[in-house]
Amino acid sequence: MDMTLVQIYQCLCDQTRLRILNLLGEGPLCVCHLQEILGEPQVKVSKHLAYLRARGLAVARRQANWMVYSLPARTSGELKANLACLQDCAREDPVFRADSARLNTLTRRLAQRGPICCAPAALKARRALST
Amino acid sequence: MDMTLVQIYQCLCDQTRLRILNLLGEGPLCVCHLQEILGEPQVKVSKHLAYLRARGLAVARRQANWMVYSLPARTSGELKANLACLQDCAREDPVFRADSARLNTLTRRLAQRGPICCAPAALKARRALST
DNA sequence: CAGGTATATACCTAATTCGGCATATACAAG
DNA sequence: CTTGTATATGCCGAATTAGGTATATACCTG
Repeated sequence: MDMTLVQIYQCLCDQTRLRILNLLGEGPLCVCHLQEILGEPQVKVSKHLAYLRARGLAVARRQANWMVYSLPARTSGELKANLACLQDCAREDPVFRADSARLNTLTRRLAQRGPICCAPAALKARRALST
Repeated sequence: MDMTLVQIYQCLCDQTRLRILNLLGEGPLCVCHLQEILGEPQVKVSKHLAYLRARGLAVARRQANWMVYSLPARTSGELKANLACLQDCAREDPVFRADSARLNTLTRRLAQRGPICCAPAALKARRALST
């Protein structure tokens, strides 16, 4: 619960982690969606999520087969300030903006047939559509 | 001049660099004073300064024997935001507060006999006093 | 020029980090 | 219990990093 400033910055000094945090700032996401939006291999995404989770920058809950990650509900002042700063800066950066745009598309697409993240019903629907 | 967000955070993810940036946030400082305040060996301080300088987070000017480091006059919005955030957070942290306190002491001590950083006159004065 | 002081750099090493491959675990469906 | 899907982890190698020692450079003074 008590992170030093350096530890916060150590979490922020990797591009993939920044992109993940930017996306989680807009709401909870499961790993497969992060993977899809980031265009990065599963193992890479999963490891960075584990890194963030181990340091309290992300929390995970299981939902059936899927792991849904989100930012922790309550965070220290330092962390909150830095995440806010990140969100601000990300708004100006093409990479982060593109990620957010992809997230929006995905969210809208999923809204047509269920909850944002992978309920069993959504799975069947997706399977039916993709074949 | 164009730093990505990650590059900024990479500069911030080392404790010594954070302490240096916190001190430079209060004004220019020469290496020997940084060394004294931080209580770190010369080579360590010097290397981190070189690191920051190479990435545009610090600028150096020579003043006789001494190198005076400071934050760059104009910086990108992202950098400015993050440095401001750092200053805010540092105000709550005992390590950074102690550094700032030592800086204050040093500044007051130097104010009695010249400019903050090591003018030739100050050198002679110091030499005279320390023997 | 010589000697001294302040700072930077070359070089080495230990430690850490990141990414990938392969494999393990957790759950759901049949 | 088997199969398939989603996610996590163990292990490895390449790259980077941080710190130290020794040395170089830059400047001042005499």
